[in-house]
Amino acid sequence: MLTPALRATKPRSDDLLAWYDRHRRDLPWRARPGETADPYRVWLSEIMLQQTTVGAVKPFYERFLERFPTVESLAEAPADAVMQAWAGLGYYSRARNLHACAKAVVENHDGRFPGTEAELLKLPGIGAYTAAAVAAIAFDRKAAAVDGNVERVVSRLFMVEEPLPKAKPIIRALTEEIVPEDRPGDFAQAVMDLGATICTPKRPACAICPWMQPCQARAAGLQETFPKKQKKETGQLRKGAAFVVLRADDSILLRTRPPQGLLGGMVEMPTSAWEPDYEPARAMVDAPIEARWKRLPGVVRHVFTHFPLELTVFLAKVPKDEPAPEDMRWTPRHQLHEEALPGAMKKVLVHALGDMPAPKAAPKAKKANA
DNA sequence: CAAACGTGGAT
DNA sequence: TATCCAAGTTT
Repeated sequence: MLTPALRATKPRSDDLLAWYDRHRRDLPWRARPGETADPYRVWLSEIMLQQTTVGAVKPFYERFLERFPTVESLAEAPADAVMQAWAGLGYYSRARNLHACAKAVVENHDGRFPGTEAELLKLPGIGAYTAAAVAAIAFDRKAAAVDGNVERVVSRLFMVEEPLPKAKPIIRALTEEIVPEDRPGDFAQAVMDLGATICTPKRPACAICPWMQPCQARAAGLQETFPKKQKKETGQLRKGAAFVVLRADDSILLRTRPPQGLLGGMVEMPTSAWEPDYEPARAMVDAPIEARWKRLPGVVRHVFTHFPLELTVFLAKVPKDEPAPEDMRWTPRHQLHEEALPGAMKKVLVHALGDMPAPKAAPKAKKANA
């Protein structure tokens, strides 16, 4: 007969759900016990939470919901209003897909989100994880919502040796085996809460984990070595010039980026191309208008997911009758906070003008966890 | 299937 | 300062 320490036991959902009932996080988009979840709010939160921390999402979620309280109001809104509400959150294709999804729900589903994974999966911006999460959380359907938390928890429970992302199908299959018939929605949220507060990437709190007993990695003392990952290399530095034009009537020259690609649909000051071998000394040929350009000392640094960026800022002042070049426009300085300016461009404005982002997002609800 | 796609907090 | 990481999706 095997000794208890060596016998791998299947993780019991009851143990996790009992822990969840006592320690569940109280989050703005989460229904209280007994309340019915609102699919619109669940969906909105899930999109915002993609690759984004709880602390970063909270203020955006509150403001967004205030501005677009229903899927109908979101569907009817102009695209630039949606992009503006998303500005600063990152991954802006999410905002474009969010808007398209709201329209699809209103036009093709009578304003009600479908409740099955298969139907949800057809909507823009909803992939395998989000389809399962919305089906489980908003409709209490049995679905395996596998996010980064679940990958970590499950890879430790079963000591999955295959590194991510190749391990995804393995982890998905293992997760499907432990999703219970009863309370699948709470189970999905419970595993994520466990990953966020107990089964953390570094120094997991195994001693107080409801699944310590069945955890194979813990039994081997190797919990921090899972999940295995193949590491990705950081991109090459790109450089460019950004042009801040201050007109005498106190307005700034802006343009909207094309809808696809990096910062798609977002607003920016005119810039040169961003290239590894860009020479700021020759930036004048890229300037949007003729003027007495002043090169500002220092650079603006910004890090995107796949490359770091270094922008040299040029500043010019022009008379108040200066026309905007093709595809550009003037925005009064005091209205800049209403523009869909990404973080990199806000840095440029601060560098050039000393300040700018008037209503700075909101306080940072510290603590991604607990 | 690998790469593109933002941002800020934690260590 | 450097690196990692956070409720992924699309192409």
